[in-house]
Amino acid sequence: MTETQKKFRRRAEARPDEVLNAALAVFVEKGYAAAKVDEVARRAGVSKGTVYLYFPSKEALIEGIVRRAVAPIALRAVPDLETFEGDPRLPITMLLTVLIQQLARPEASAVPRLVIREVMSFPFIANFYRNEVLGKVMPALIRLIERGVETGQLRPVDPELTVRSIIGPLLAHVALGELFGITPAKGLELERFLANHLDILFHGISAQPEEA
Amino acid sequence: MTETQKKFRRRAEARPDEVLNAALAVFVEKGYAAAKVDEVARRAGVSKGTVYLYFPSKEALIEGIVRRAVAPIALRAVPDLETFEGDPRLPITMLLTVLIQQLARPEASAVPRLVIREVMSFPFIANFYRNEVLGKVMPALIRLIERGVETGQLRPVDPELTVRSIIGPLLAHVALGELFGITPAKGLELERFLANHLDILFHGISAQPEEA
Amino acid sequence: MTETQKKFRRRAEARPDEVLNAALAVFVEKGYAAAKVDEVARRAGVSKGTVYLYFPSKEALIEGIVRRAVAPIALRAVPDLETFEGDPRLPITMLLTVLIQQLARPEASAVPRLVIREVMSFPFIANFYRNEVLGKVMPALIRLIERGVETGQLRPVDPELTVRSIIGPLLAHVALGELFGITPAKGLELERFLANHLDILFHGISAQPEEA
Amino acid sequence: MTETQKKFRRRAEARPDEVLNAALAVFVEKGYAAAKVDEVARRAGVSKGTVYLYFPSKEALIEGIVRRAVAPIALRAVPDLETFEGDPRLPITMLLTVLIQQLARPEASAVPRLVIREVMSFPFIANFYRNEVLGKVMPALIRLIERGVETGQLRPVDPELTVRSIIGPLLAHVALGELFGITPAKGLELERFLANHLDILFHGISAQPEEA
DNA sequence: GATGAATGAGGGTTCATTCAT
DNA sequence: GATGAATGAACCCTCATTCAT
Repeated sequence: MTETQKKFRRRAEARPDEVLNAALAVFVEKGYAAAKVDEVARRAGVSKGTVYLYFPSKEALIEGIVRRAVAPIALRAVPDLETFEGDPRLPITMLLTVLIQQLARPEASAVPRLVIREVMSFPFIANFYRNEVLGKVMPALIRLIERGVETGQLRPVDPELTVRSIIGPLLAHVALGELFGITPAKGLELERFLANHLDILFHGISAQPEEA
Repeated sequence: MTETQKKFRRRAEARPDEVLNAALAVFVEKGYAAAKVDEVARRAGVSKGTVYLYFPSKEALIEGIVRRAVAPIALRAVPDLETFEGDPRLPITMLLTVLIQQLARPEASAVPRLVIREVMSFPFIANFYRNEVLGKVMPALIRLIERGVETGQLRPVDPELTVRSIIGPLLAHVALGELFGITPAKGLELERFLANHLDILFHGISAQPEEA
Repeated sequence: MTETQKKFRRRAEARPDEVLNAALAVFVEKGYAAAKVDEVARRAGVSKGTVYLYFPSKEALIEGIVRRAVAPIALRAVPDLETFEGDPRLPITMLLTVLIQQLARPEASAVPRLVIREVMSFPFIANFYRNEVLGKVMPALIRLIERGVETGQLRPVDPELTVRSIIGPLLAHVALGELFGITPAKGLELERFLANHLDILFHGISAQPEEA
Repeated sequence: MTETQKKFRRRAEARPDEVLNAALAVFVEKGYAAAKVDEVARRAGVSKGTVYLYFPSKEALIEGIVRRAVAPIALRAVPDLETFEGDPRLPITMLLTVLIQQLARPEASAVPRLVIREVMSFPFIANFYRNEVLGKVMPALIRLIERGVETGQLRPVDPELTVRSIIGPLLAHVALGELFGITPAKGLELERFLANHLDILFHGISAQPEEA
């Protein structure tokens, strides 16, 4: 097999992935319904027929996108969250740090944005995300908080509900910026936001120091 | 003018509103692009032609919906937020209580949901919401926090960023429930969620008693 | 009956005529198919319903226009043409003079233009114009030429075909100006055109002086 | 390349032309506004979608028709008219002979008929025809007459206006026949008409023979 | 495998016509 | 008589999907 052949083979194998990348870009930009298969093909550098060679329908594209992203960065943190033994504030800090870094990268945040945008139209997405992503990250987080409460490091908060207090401000920050173009004035927003959020969060959930 | 005439006149005057109600329902259910004007008309109990009698295009429907909702419940709270003098935690509690009650009512939460869903496709919506809603509520909240920090009732948090800690958990709670069907197990969710959120938030932002 | 009442009555009686005037204007401007009944009503200063009060359909409007114009200026010339005894060049000059004056007035030329424009779409128009207008003017002209040939004032031309040489240049002049905006450079076009046309025409059809 | 492939390729390349042919037929028959794209497609033997594959809109069809006919038979005569040196009556005879032969063929006269019919609704047509057809044929004719006057072969007529006397009778003949179904009784109309027209025209514009 | 010409169902929009007032 | 809100059939155009090459 010559080099050329190998390159071609490699390309051929990468085709579905390239199509999904193009579809993701178009769907995020225009919304699924307004996106055209023609444009997906054009951006993927293939013909319209080729898209249908790999995916049976336009809907299969969005399903493929969501499935392929099954293991987002966040998921890799699950084992860490599950097995962590010490102060729960440390993994929470790490999780939020990773999340916010990812959300700052358009390629990485594209799938979550697509999911939020189209989840109402595709029950499959809600099920899949609930089962594969949220259903795994959230229980890990909940158990982390439970352990924190049990060990007395955290005040007796409701672990299930407290998850919302951990990720919610991040969600609000991203939504304000991405959807409405509302960003804080001073710059360095991400770091400053994260510091302020964690400051409030940890003051809010940490048990009082004994001497207080 | 007879009773009959009055009734008909009344109906005629209410038409645009009825059409917008129907459009809102369909848009929230299917998304703007997938919604059919035919179905909007059917739900409004009129013919397709009547929709175009009052609105020049399908896009004008979504614009009409957003404009009509200019004065959402939240906005009415702005004056209260602006003029409030005492402990800032009281108006924050009231605001979140009102918000969460509204979001629990599908009719009241439909517009915000539509806005979030379609804001990327209609720059007009982002501008309008930024100018008319967020641009008014957020500054009021920010000043409230600023005053709390100045009077020493709150710790020296960043007011602009802290807004995200106040509304974010609410956003996360609604998103998890509405988009992914993820609700806490025990029931009474809204009250319990709000209590947990305020508990953490106020522990997080209040100045320590002994320092105060 | 008061003056006011009389005036109103007069107006009411004039309604159909005003509607036809409006319809004529709109039809000439946009073409029948692209004209909207709404605009006809607006220009007539009545409601759309009123148009249908006097005319059963949009097509009835064009029929009404053509019928009302049955007695165009040209027709009034027919008796003169029929009974004229002397040199045929005189009535031809008069006919063309009247025609060209009328065609220069937009109100007067509107019906002929509408007829030419829509005659292919409405067989009724072709029949009606052939029977009521052309069928009367042309035979009169033909007989005039016949008499001229018989009396030796005109060369032995074919009367039926010579009609085309009389009115054709006028048609071409109007078409070039109205349809394509092509007008001769020097101004005074109508008079100069008519003079040139008659000069050529009469040199073309008159018997040679010495022969006569 | 096999025969089959060639045939298909040929067909594919001919598609736009076939669509324009069908559109021309339908437009001439019904008028642009009343013509349906569906019927154009049906007559072209393709689906509605295919029409839009080659032409972006219904209006583009009429533009395509007019552009394609840029080089009508008449235009090919322009060089001859321009360079002709001898008796101007010869090229005029030839031009009118060619024109009348073309106008007698429905396929050849379809575009001029469409142009006359729709020129008021599509300013583009007026501009295009003025620039590309009339703007070239008429000056050539005018110069021909000018030269005839200068050489003394023609009487001192106005060249610009005399053009109307040359083509006008032809226009009238066609209009009477095509639009109103009015044809001379005896048959052989075209030849007889042309003979009569030229007889009158040349008597009308020729300088008197010396002996007369 | 890859292409892109062709399809045709479906949706947004228009507008002649009707009819309750 | 007069109105104009309401209707709905019909039209232009789009685009997901197919299939001959």
